[in-house]
Amino acid sequence: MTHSAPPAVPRFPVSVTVDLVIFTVRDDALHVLLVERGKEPFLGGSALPGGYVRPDEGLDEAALRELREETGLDGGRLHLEQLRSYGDPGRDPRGRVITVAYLALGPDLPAPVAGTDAARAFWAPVGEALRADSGLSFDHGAILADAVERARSKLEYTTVATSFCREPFTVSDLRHVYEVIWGIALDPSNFRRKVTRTAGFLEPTGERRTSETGRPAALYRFGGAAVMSPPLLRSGDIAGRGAGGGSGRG
Amino acid sequence: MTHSAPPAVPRFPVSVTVDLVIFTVRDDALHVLLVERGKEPFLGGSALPGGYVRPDEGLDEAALRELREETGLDGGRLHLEQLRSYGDPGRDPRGRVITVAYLALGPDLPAPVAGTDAARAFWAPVGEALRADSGLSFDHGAILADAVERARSKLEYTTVATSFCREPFTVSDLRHVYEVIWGIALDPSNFRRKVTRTAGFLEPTGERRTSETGRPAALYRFGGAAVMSPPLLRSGDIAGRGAGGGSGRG
DNA sequence: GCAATAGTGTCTTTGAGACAGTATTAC
DNA sequence: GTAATACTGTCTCAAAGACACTATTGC
Repeated sequence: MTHSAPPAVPRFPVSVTVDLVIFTVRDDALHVLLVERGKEPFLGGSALPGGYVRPDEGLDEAALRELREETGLDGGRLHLEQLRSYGDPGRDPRGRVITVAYLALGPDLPAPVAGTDAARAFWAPVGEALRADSGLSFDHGAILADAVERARSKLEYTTVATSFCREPFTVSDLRHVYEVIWGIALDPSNFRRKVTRTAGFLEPTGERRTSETGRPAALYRFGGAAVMSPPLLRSGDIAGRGAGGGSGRG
Repeated sequence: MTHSAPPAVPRFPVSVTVDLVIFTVRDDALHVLLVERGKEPFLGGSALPGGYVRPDEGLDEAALRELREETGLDGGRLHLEQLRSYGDPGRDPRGRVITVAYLALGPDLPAPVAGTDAARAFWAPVGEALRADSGLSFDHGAILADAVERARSKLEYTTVATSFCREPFTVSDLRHVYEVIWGIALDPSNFRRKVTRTAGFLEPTGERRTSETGRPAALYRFGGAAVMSPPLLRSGDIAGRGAGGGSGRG
């Protein structure tokens, strides 16, 4: 469309969809929202939630609408960003379909909402979803893999990890997000130093949260800053240590 | 299209295009390849090169083809990556057009090739192209702005800056790329230390290049590593210093 | 010699890694 | 008291910032 028409072929049958990779941290694993397909192709298989972009809506708008339909959430409370587009001919057996994938991050969300299209939606640990034998439909396995890598690297240089925490949250809650998504244990002491001293990352509420055991932890809200510089690098992990890693020893 | 059909609207007239943001460093500025539009809408205006995706080709494939058509280059020598997709209704007055934007980086390229569709292509400094009054057609101003930001941040944590240098190149050539794209002066000494000690960034050829003035500089090839960790941060600039910044003083 | 660019060395500062040690809760 | 988690402090090391200084060219 930009310059004088290239050799013919202005228009042919194409559909444009948005697909959502919705991540949350539950228990001790990163989970993704999947739907069970109710029709061919891949009937009964698992896939990312998504749907057609409508004639009158933008891509971000379509993604927000799908998010609302699938999770019942108003999107304002979640982080939502475009991941990338996938459009290999043959990625959908029914014809040429270009999909724009979005990445959504949110705190442990209510189980998929009934009364919507997503009645057959469920949370799956990404590890399982990525295993070849559980094979996602279409090219959704590749999309999911790209989304995982995007999420992992965004934790390094941005503050999006807070999107996984319901406010108010503790430093340990936040560290747990990093540990689950990176799959490594972080030193609690150094992690605390980094996140509390990064301007705009955390904002103390002044409250504390008491749990069954241990000293009550200070509570924080997200502080509004988008990026962390210098970043919190993955390379900075601890080789041999359990995820709960205590500090003292003497 | 992933789950049971959402409320109607499976298919409506859409076109899918790829648009290219092709960057190069010429003289002392980042330049982008633009084309003068030969037809309505925006006849006579400037736009990013691009074209329709064909029924039988993937998105990356379409981008590579357009790149070849516009620059006469085989893409194998350039860095090419998907930037993001743009699909607001109304972004093209002729109808619904989704475009997948790609970012291409290359060494100072031969002036746009004749004999192709791109006869009216030309290099423009991005500063000028972004100015509101020179207004690019469609939403290409926004796409270009996103591309600049992507390029700037990729210099921090990857080795793509080498894509702007024709091999073999000197450390100063590479530093010049950073300085032009970030718009700041870097300390020659510290820059050298960083790039020469980052494993896989530079590979010495053993040769030197003599110029009109000064000591001949050692020549390097790209070393194959994709990322730099820790990154070379933009924040690490020098407040008041000219771009040529000499070292000695006594 | 001078101007200009390439390259080395080194002191200082920042921040991360690796802990030891203290604080506050439930039991 | 013990177990458990929260938090503080500090020593060390890696790497960046800020230079001074030396090297090699053309003139």
